[in-house]
Amino acid sequence: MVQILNSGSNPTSGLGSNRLSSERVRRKNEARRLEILHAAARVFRRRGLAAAGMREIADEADLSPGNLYHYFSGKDEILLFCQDRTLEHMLAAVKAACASKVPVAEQLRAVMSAHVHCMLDELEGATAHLEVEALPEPLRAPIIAKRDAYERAVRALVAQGMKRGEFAAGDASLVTRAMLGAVNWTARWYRPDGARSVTEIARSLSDYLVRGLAAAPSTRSARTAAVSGVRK
Amino acid sequence: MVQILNSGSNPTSGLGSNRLSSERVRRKNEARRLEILHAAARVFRRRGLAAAGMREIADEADLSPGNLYHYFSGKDEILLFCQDRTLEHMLAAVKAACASKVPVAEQLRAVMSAHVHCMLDELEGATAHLEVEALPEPLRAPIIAKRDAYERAVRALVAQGMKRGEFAAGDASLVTRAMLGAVNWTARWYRPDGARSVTEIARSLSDYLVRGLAAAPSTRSARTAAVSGVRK
DNA sequence: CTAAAATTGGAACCATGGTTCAAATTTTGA
DNA sequence: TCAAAATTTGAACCATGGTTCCAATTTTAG
Repeated sequence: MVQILNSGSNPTSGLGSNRLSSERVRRKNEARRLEILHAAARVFRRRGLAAAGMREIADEADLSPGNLYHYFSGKDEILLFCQDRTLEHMLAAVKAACASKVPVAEQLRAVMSAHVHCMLDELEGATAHLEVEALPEPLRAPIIAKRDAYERAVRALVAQGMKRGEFAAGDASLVTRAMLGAVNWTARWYRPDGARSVTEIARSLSDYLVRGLAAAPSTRSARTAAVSGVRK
Repeated sequence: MVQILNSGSNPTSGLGSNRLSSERVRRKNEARRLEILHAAARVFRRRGLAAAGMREIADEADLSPGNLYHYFSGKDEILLFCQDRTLEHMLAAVKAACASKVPVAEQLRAVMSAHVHCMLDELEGATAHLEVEALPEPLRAPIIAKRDAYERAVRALVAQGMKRGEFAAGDASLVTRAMLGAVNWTARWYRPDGARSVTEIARSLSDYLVRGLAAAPSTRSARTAAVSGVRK
């Protein structure tokens, strides 16, 4: 299901050039906006955030550069929406997982899997998710907050599993970041024409990441630090 | 040990404005260049690659903007050297690890640990390592090649462990990327004033990542795909 | 049908930031 | 000490790309 643009806790409520007009035109306007967002997402994906120009986004959306500003106040706002949508999806996923009654390991796998899908499936401009610093100060704060909420939720899952003894004890915070790093990184190397499907990747990856949490006692021998004697 | 700038298989050999002059001045020149690189690395770290301007880099290195171009042909070259140095270190680490006679798991931990140090320790501008696309086409190729060589080396280690039965069988390529994603991601969240030291982070992280490779039979139950029913 | 509102196009504006330039200063080598 | 080479500076140049403007066109509403 494609969620409506101005739903939930969207960070910016008043924007663009929308007067309260006929419901008919508002619908059309909203739809056009979504199209533009998808076009922008596509450009972000293939060009990278920085290299994606407004002119190219406009072109991709079959719009004149000037007209683009009729729908969005600027590049920042487009980016904001892309990131917000992605985070919204991820938050929904973690919420859904927590609500289920399966073991924590299973929940975590579900979350990681959803995260991967979020990053790689066509629809979204999830590449933008990786570059939070691109947003100007004022817009950044709400996105950061939302991202932190997501990370906190995942970390809570990890911690819960540790507490229950389902996972080995450890630094939940660190492990969470490791997991998120691994899944976020997929956007960097995934190519649609690759050998593995998104679903396969999601499955294998979440399997691996959760496996590392296993409660089995770590049988690490004395660490030979000498091996990595590369640094000065 | 700090390796000399123009050593090994550096991608660009003729650059800047270096005539063959007195050995004395050549030394000084080289030293100054390293200082500049470190200054640039610092700016990259705190501003992010895109936001780091030549003027700021020059200022950080106590140089005038114009003078900066006496040492480097441009921003691209600075970036190139930063990335090259980082990769050079990582390659050395993986080489050293492979040469040791410890179990593959131990080798991998050493590599991952070195990688983390490379990303987080002061000296390097490793943040730049994350944004390969920032380089213009001609300069990018050799860096990509080097990065791929590194990834290939790590993958070989993973595959070797799997073949020997030390690790569970699986997609070595995928797992490798997951591991690299996790360690690369550290540059995003690490803060020098955090609770954990770089060494601790390196240790915990590499422990976790290698643990997920364990040969223990995966006891995954039938996957309840319904849990992640967030996507359309 | 017609006037107002919404939409559209594309040229022009302008801030940012990488880069160049020519002259001033310092260092080098004899 | 002196001339040539190297270094340094800060202003100016210029390409890029986000943004603004306004006139032309289409759509809406009475």
